[in-house]
Amino acid sequence: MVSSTPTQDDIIAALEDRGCRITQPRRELAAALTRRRDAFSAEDLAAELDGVGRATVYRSLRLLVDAGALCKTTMPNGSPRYSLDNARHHHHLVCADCGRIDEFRHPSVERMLRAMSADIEGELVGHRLEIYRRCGVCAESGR
Amino acid sequence: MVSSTPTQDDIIAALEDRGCRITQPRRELAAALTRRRDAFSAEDLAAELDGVGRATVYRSLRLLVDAGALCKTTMPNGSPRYSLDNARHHHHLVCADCGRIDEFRHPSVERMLRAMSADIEGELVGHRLEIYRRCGVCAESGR
DNA sequence: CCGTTATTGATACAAAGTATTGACAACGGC
DNA sequence: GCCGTTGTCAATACTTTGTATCAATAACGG
Repeated sequence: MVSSTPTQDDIIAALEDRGCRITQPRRELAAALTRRRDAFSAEDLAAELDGVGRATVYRSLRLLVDAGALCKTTMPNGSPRYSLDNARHHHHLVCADCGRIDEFRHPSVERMLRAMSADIEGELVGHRLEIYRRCGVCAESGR
Repeated sequence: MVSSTPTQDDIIAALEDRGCRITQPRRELAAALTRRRDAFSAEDLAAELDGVGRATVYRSLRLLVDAGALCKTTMPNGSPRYSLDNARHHHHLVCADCGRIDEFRHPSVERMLRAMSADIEGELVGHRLEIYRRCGVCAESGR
């Protein structure tokens, strides 16, 4: 299991695996995604992909989130951001200042879920966890 | 510190504490809130408050969330719900079927945050955690 | 190469808010 | 108790983040 940044081919493969057709717009989108090293909004991406319709961008983002190739994260103010998915199961460290998103895995998260499931009535079906911080860069740069 | 369901006066007091004026619309809104035992959408509440403008409902909800009298929670599909805030710090158990929201406190959550803060670069400034489950009622009712 | 059918782009619509603005009504001072 | 200041209101327009519709197109499978 490789856990480094996915290439354009990885993204295309994720779509193929789900039985999707590999169309020109999807190829362009995949290329644009691999060029992005940061988290981005859907509108940003749509603006960058001139020939591709807005609806197609949103549809493809949803596909890729479902396929596990992308993550959708929520900023402190509630607005959504997308980022490439590098690893298996993880959560997100979101910088409250610059919006930078890092993935992280910490055993304490799974431990917490296990501990809770023992004390919670009913069956756990999922969770949502974002950790907001000030990243190292923002902390250094004063502000 | 009382941790039971807030009364209309508690809600009004939360606004006074923030230096807000106690207006007729806000009184009506506070009354409507205490009548609600479940989680609700802003539009629902606005529809119920006939004489009160939609913008006023949204403004007041934001005020009350900031004041800590209300919680804003995210359903699995991403749509927001508001509910009265009963206790100090807590997280939310959201039923993925019926949308019922319960508050819960579990020491493992704070333990997790402490454990993580030791391993995370930068300063933690907040977090967001929702636990999705099937509540007892929904589990029993088959479906 | 051809037909089927998923996909596209355009457009309209929806949900959840925020910004603007002139009118109004709380509250604080007297 | 009245008055002026100014926070708040209702209405409306606009914004953001999508989803629904639909006729036209282009992938893929045979």
